[in-house]
Amino acid sequence: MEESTIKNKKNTLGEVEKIVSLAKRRGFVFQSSEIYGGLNGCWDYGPLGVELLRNIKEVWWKAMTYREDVEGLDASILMHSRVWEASGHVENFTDPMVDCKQCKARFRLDVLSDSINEKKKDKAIADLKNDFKDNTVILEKIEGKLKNPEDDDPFNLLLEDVDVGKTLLFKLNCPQCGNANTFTDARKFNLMFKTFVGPVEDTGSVVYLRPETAQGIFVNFLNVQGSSRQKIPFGIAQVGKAFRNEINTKNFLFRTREFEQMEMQFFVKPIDDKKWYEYWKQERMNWFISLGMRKEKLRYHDHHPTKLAHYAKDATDIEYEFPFGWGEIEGVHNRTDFDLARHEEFSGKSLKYYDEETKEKFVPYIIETSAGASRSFMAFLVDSLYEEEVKGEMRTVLRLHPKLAPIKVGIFPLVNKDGMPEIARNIESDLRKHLKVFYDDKGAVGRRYRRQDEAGTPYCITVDTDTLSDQTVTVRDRDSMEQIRISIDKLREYLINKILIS
RNA sequence: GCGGGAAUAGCUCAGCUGGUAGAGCGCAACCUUGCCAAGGUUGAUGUCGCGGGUUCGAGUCCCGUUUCCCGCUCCA
Repeated sequence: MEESTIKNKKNTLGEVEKIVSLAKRRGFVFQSSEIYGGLNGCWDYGPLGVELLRNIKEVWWKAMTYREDVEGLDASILMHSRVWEASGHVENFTDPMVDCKQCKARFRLDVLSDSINEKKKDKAIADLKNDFKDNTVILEKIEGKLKNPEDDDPFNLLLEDVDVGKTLLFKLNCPQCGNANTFTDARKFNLMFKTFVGPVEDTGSVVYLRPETAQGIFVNFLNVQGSSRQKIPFGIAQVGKAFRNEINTKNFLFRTREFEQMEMQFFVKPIDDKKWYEYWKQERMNWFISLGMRKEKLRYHDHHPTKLAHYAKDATDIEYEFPFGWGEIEGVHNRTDFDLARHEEFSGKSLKYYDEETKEKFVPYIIETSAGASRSFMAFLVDSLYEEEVKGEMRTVLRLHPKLAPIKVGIFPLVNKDGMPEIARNIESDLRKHLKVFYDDKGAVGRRYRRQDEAGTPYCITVDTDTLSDQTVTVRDRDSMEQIRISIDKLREYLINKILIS
């Protein structure tokens, strides 16, 4: 019994903890404000992390905008507050919460009923009907929700209803402490971060930190279209930070309050929406696979039609199987004309597109691809981490795609004498102009290889005795650990080909 | 949000029934090196997460708090 407890304690280092530990040890990710005790769910990217993150964004940017039909944009994080009224975020981006005044427990209204048994719910509903027995409109509404719950719990639908929710709530006892009549009114917890513009903190100066980059694209639709002379179908891409005041943060970089998105909004004729939705769905999945992510760890999660967000007609998540389960790393949505139509309505400005060929004027449909840069970062890190046994020793290696690897080439003199360091330094200064390289002459060469393996460096160059006579060096491959000899004057071309073009 | 666990050196952890902090790895310097993390010598680093309390005395006991992990829940 005691033995197993001790064993358990030692083995509690979960997969995520392992990643967090490696991330800190090697300088990928540190906890935010660590010396002050940390700030929940906020993380800083260290020297290797910032390279990996930049590389992910760079590869995405090239894949998405180095094509004829997509333009780039970098819109402001702060936008006119009406933008978020139009988008529906101020109204809908909320989770209703109730507190128990007695025991201080807090519940999400829509999950409260899960902890209440069926008999009590039935009785509460019967009481509720009795309360409204003289009001046929309300009664019909109650019956309607009970009969036609779609795939939600009908009890929840009633709890969230503006007319009867409050009455029903006060018929329930707190699942935590069992007391009756102790709930506060349901309060909406808005996930928007709010701040103020200018010196006066009043309601007129409220602005929000954007919860998604998409709206900056929508409101610039005609600016971009006109200035770039694009014709539909075409897209606008943007990489940037977004902020959501999540109730709980969790799972390292997976759910944080500040995160980075890589979004592209593709504007199409309404009639073509299906075609482009399918196209981008496939295209985005291929992107992850092309960067070496394991296929068996990726899947689509199509959203059930009744579970769609207020703006969407079709939606799928591209999910990665993290140590804690499947999690969304990108969403592909058909947002229809919802956003542009709403911005027309709220701004009073036309956002219609005029099609020269058909002489038609219309509000385009939008196919959105929205990838999490931070989540992708974590997925690439998790996916590339291998711990394998080599000749009885553990080898930790990040099999990152060369385009993503923070350091591209490690450069070593086999020993620190006979002119080897000088040659190695010359190679370093030549390659450094083109690639992120790392020079290391500390310790045994095997150790240096392993250090680079752990950082995900795809190639290591070693200057050895043969170099002195024939001007060749060894190039060692991270994954196979095999070496080939390359002439120093061919090195640059060889490596650039392998790393940037492959 | 609920329940559980954890927090001691850069990392992984030990530290018994309270008595002024340890190991391994890593790191740095020098020597040694001739291709896959174990050569030698020397060295640096801790207000034991933070704040209170009990005590002559707290890493250790108590309370609060912060953060992370696990499970459930949730994820427009």
